[in-house]
Parts: sequence; structure tokens; C-alpha cells
Amino acid sequence: MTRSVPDKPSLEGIEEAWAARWEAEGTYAFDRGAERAEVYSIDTPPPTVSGSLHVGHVFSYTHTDAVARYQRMRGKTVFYPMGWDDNGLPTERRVENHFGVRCDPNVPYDPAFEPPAKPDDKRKVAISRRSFVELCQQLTVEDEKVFESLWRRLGLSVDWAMTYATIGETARRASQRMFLRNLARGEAYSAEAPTIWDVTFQTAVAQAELEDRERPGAYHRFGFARADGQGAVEIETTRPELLAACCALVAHPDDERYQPLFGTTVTTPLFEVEVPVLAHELAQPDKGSGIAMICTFGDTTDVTWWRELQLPTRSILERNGRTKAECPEWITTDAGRASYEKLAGKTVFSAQAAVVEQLRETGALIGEPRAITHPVKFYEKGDRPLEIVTSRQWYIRNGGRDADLRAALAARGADLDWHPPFMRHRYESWVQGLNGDWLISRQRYFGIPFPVWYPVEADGTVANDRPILPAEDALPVDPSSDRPPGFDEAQRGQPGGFVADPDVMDTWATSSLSPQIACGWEDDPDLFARTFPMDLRPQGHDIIRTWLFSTMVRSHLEHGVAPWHNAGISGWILDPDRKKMSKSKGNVVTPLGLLEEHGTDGVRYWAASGRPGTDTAFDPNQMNVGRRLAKKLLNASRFALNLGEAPPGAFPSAAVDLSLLAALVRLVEEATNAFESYDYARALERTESFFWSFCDDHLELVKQRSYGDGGDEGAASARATLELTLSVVQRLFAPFLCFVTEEVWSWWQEGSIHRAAWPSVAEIPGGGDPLVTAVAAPALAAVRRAKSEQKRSLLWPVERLVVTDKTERLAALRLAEGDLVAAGTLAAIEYTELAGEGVASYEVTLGPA
RNA sequence: GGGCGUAUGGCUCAGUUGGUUAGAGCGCUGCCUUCACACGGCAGAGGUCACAGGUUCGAAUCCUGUUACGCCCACCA
Repeated sequence: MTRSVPDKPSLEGIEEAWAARWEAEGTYAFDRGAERAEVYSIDTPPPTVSGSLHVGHVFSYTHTDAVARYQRMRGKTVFYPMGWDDNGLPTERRVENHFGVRCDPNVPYDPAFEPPAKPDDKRKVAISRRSFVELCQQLTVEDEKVFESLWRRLGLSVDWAMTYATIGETARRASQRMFLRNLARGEAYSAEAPTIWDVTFQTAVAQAELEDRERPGAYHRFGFARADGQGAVEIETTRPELLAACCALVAHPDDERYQPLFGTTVTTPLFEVEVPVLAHELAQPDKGSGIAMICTFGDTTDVTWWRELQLPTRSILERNGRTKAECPEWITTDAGRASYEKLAGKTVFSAQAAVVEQLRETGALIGEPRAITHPVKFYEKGDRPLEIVTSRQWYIRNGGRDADLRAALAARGADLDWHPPFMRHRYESWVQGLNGDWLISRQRYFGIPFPVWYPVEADGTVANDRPILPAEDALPVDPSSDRPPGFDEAQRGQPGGFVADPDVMDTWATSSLSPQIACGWEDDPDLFARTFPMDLRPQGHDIIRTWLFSTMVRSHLEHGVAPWHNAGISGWILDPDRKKMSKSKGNVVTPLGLLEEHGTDGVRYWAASGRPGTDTAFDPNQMNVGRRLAKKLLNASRFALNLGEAPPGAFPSAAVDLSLLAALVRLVEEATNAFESYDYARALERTESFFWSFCDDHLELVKQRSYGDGGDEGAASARATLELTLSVVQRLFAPFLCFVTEEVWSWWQEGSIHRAAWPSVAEIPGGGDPLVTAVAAPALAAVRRAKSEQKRSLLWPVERLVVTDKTERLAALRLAEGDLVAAGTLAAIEYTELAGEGVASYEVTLGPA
């Protein structure tokens, strides 16, 4: 092919130009005809489109893209779809704020509904569920366009013909189908049980979505009257507002202080309810007074006690986070009922104040509350402490209540190759710490509904234990608008009719099926066979317990295999002050702004420098370094190609050239090995290091010879070597600097570099001695140093260079003499044997001008 | 309480089976308009490799312990 090297090569605009070409030419299109062994399939994390992409996304998606490009160049057909996570609570919140609306399922659907022109945060308009869902769909479509355009600007080699959305039809069908299969096998079940509950969003949440936050609290000490009238049993609690929900006291069975009380009863202060004193190993003698108040429910330990000691349920908290307005039936005395009146219908905070005030007034409170800070459970997206309420929910068995399943899932984790390997511990400790099944139902609106109806009995009660299910081929269904088989719509909500399950699935219940959704499970068995189990799951370490684990659960239960072979875990981006990059700061630094300022290749260079699994500092400086590297590649390529084309049949023969190629062979081996173990950062670092010394030393050494100063044979060798080296280096950089490498490749090669073969050692002539370059480079540096120190230009003539070195090194240096003389503008080189041990030394005598 | 990771010049990091004077980039200083690149190039200064022991002819690298920071899990009356 004829060369077409621009006079003034530039990085300006290459992103748009090449992204358009790649799209037009289908450079990254997936080849559906490829067999499984030829395919490399990637379970791309679907970003949450209701949020904004930030630097962390750019970071980790670049890692995956580098791996994808490497695999493609290795000859694999890369299956690299993109998903959008658009269902669930985050989208609801975005829609509420964006349009100034809120969903109220009681509002009838209005086909003519238009969102308010000006959203009013304080007075959100109540709209029907259907209108709300429509707004969610409308906004996510817009958001997804923005995301896609950024990903294209970042150069992700995704096949954009293969996108999916977690609220899309494919995802809905897969989610419902998998749920039905889980149900049929007994892996999914519904149960009325104590549930961790967010009072703001008024939905249940799962164990995996909890986090601890340090909050101020206080120990309150007060006494329970003993039945024998012999004084009181003192307890300490941080939750006095739950005193009315107390159903027992508990102490450790070996605690001698309380052994006489086991089996007796005591009476709660204020509410005058008689409760038993019981023994349980979970009670800790050294906590508080050693005896605890069990309430339904203050925390998960209460749930355990309640269940194992078979206590009655005495809930006083409603789902909105307020105490019941009516006095509970278990409070029977007039004084007790009067006490309850003072906290009825209050928030937890106010109820606590009301109880403490009464305890103080009646003299029951012993001492003053002692302020502490303690960890309190929060929903990770919430800002009020979680409560525990009893409700009917759907669960999927995940080993939390089944040791065999837990062991099997732990073993699946060991099936994966983790990159980096230590991330496996996160998975293992999570599996070991599971304390209940996976709660998948949410009392929300924008999500995938459970494909379930229930019969309504003649007396109007709902038969939750006899769900009516659709056939698989009817999926997806929306039970709130579709009717169950064998019923008329008129029977909805009627005795003898049916009702829909009102809940939606949590978004993890869908994203846990990303491999099935992306690979066309059941919908496209041919594609599925070519892509599943997938090769790589790339993701952040913060969602090992959610996304990675839940995906493993679904695949294990349905397919009996791990859903991938490799898990590539990315680190986080840290502020320069080593804290996790905050959202506010992350939003100030927009990804698009970075790409525009530093160039995509510059940003990708910074991202790819972050080693797998390692948290990395946000460092615009590194992006500049990357941009400079891209520019250097541009200029060095232009220079080398303009030295002249090697004549046909030319081959490397000069010692300096063969020496360079020996180093190039090592480089190819190292970069390839690094990529094979998912250490893209190492591959980049090695290539960069080679490239700079190639520019600084080799190019300088062979410049004159390439021009033809030393004869045709020398020039042919130099040019052939430069062409080969350039070709290899450009390809080694291609997974990282995807734009500039494509640009320079296009000057002199056919087709996209991203479809070119990854370099192999077989294409590089051997027989060279690495020592030649290794001794010529420091000699040249010594000459440059002398000129620099004597403040002369690098073209200043050198009268004499005396090299003192060991015999074999001098021999190698002689092989580079011609090139060294030309590069250093030397008049003569003298060689002196180095006697005994020691290091090489150089004596440089500059000539007159 | 259990576990994982990190600790190398002012900053960000390499250092893969232990091997000659510990590397790079940024920043700093000096020089060079040099026919690829001045948003460039060349060169210089700068490190008791967290600390204490140990193994070894030899340790940033292996072992033991300690400290600091970060994270995960569990517990949280």
C-alpha cells in the first residue's frame, strides 16, 4: 500500500473521525457464526442510567475495553454488549425530581397527562402508576443516548447493535421466566416474616444493600418489676421507644445473676405488660446490665430471639415509620393505655422522647441516658435508619439458610479466576456471613412485576398460598393490567376473582441475569450456545456481594455452572487526598470534559495505568503524560515512515537492528503474558518503556544510516527494522491508545489496526544480541551528557570518545560503532579494556566548533 | 473480633521466581531552537525501599513480629 503520511500529524478530531469509521465499517461487530471456542464474551456492567457517568466509570470500562481489544487482536470474536440499568428505585427518584411528580397507584390513568412545565420539588404532582412508568421510560431513553455517545467517545469497542435495558422486554421476560423456574423448583418462595424496611421509600430491602453508619444514641436504664415484688430487673436499651413492643427479657443461660429469674415474669414499666424472662446464648453478659429487652423488632438479634424463643409479635411501628395510632391490644391496663396514648402516631424520634419523658416522670428511669455513638443499619441509598416490620415478601434461596447450598455457592466462587486473586476473599466472607435468603420483592412501581396473581376467596381474603402463574410463553406479563388465564378482567379484585401481586422485583433480581439477558437465554438458544458461560465479568469490588454473588446464585440454580470463567475486579478512583472520589467532585470533573481536555487516548492511558483491583488516584497529570505519549507515537511514526520504505525483500541484518529486535521479542512476550493474566497495566507499562528508549536511542542511532549515509544495505536493514518495530509497537499500543494507533496505522497499512493480529514473536527475526543496544545507549547518553554539561548543542562535534569497559561489552559496542559515530557526531572512538571489576566509563572530548 | 490490601525520592507509581551502583513519569534545576516532535528534546539533583528481628554469600523482594492507612465480613441491648 502506498504511504500517506501527513506533514503535520495531529490528534485533533481523531476521536470523532475514527468512531464514525468504526461504526460505518462494523469494526467491532460480533460474528454470530463463530463457535464458542472462538468467542470471548464479556458480561459488561450495565451502568445505572439515572445517575451520571463519572470518572470511575471511565476508569473501569477502559480496563475492560483494553482486554476486549487484546482478545479481538488475538483472533477471538469478541461478544461485547452494553446494557443499561434503567429499572428500579434510582430511576424513580430521578423521574420524581426531573419532572416534579410522584407515583400514587390510587390515581387513575390519564392518557392526556403532561408533566408539570416547571418541576416543584416541594409539591410533587401525584400521578398514576402507568403515567409514572411512562415517564420513567421516556427519560431513560434520553439518558441512554447520552451514555452511548460518551462511551463511543471513550472508544469502547462495544457492538452497539447489541444493547439491552434492564426494564426492556428481553429483561422482563428473562426475569419473570427465571423467577417462575425458581418458584417451580422451590428456590423462590414468599413468606410473611420480619423484614428490613426503609420507612422513607416504604419498601423492603435486602441484606446486601445494608450499610452501617455511626450515629449518636444513648443507653437508657430502667427497671422491670418482678412478679414476686422483690425489686426490679434493670435493663439498658438504646431504643426505649420500643418498650411497648417488648415481649420478653433475655439473659445468657450461664449468667448466675439472672438464673433465678428464668421462667418467671416481669412487668414492663409504663405499659404494664407481663413478659417472661428467658435464656439464650446470644445474650451477652457484659453488654449493658447483661439482660436485654426483646422487642418486635429493634434489630436483627431481636428477630433471632423472637423466632427461636417463639415469642409473640407485638409490632408498634407502621410501615411509614410511625407508631400505631391505636393502642395495641396487649396493653390492657388503664395506666398502660394512657401511656401509649402519649406516643401514638409519632415518629420513632418523637416516640422515644415521649417514652423517656414518661419514664422520667414516673421515676422509672435510672440515672440519665448515657450518650454513645454506635453503628446503625441503613439502606445504602436511604437516609433514615432501617426498621424491621412484618410483611409478606418474595425470597430466593441463596444459602443463607441452607449450609449445603452455601457450600455449593462458595465452591462456585472458587471456580472463577479472580483478577486480582485476593478479591476472592470478599466473595467468600460474604457467602459465609449470609444470614437469610435473598429478599427480591420491592414495594415500588418502576420495576419488573412478579408474574403472579392470587385467587380472592368468597369471603374476600386473598389466597397468598395459591398463586396463579402465567405460562412461560406468555411472558412478559404485567399482572396489574394482564389477567390470569381463565379469568375475566371484570373479576379483578372481586370475591371469587383474582388480584395481582402488587410488588416489583428488586433491580438486582434482574441484573443478576445479565449473562442470560445478554446471551439470549431461551429467546435465542443459538446465541446462548456461542456465548455462555461467559469469559469475563468485569465489575467493581463494592458490588461483589450484590451483583457478582446474585448472578452466581441464579446461574448455579438454573444452569449448574458459574456464569463466567473470569472475574476482573476494578478498583476505585480516589481523590488526590486518598478518599473515595465523592459524587460532588466526580460530577464537577465530567468525563466528557476530561476527554476533550486531555484527549481520549490520554485519559485511557491514565485509566489503563491503574492496576487491576487497585484503587487509583485521580491524576490529570497522567492524562497529559498519555496525551504526550500519543503525540510521540504520531511523530515517531511519521519520522520513521518518512525515512523511506524498505526495498522489497529487505531484512534486518545490522547488529544494532537485530539487537533492537531481540528486545522487541522480549517485549511481545511480556505484554502477551501480562494480558493473558489480565494485567493490562503491565502490558502498557512495558510497551511504553520500550517505545521511549526506541525513540531516544534506537531512532537516534539509526537515523543517519536510514537516510542511506552508510550504503544501501545498511539503509535497507534499518528501514526494515523500523517498519517491523513500528508495526509491532503500534499494535501493542492499540488496546490502550485506540485512536492514535488507528490513525498512524492508517498511513501505511490496510484495514483497522483493531482487526490486525496481535504481534507474535514468530514475525520477528531472532539472532540479535541485546547487548549491542545495551552498550550503545549509555555510550550515546554519555556523549549527550558531555555536550549538555558543556552547554553545547547536541550537534556539536566530538573529537574523541574513550570507552573503558569489559571485553565482551566492548566487542558489542564495536558492532554499533558506525551508528554511534553518526548519532554522536564523533570523530573517533577508542576502546580501553576494563581491568578486573568495575563499571564502564566514558571520556568525551568535544572538538572545536 | 475475623479477613484482605497497601507502605519505595516532594507527588503518582514500576520493581514476577532474592543477584552487580533501587527505576520511570510528574514536579524542581540546568542546557539545547536539533533537519519527527518547543504543548519538544537532552541532562542533573533528589530515596537508611514504614519499623524491628530472622533466613541467606547476598533481601525493597522470603519468614516472624510491630506500626500506620484503606477496605471487606461479623457483632452492635
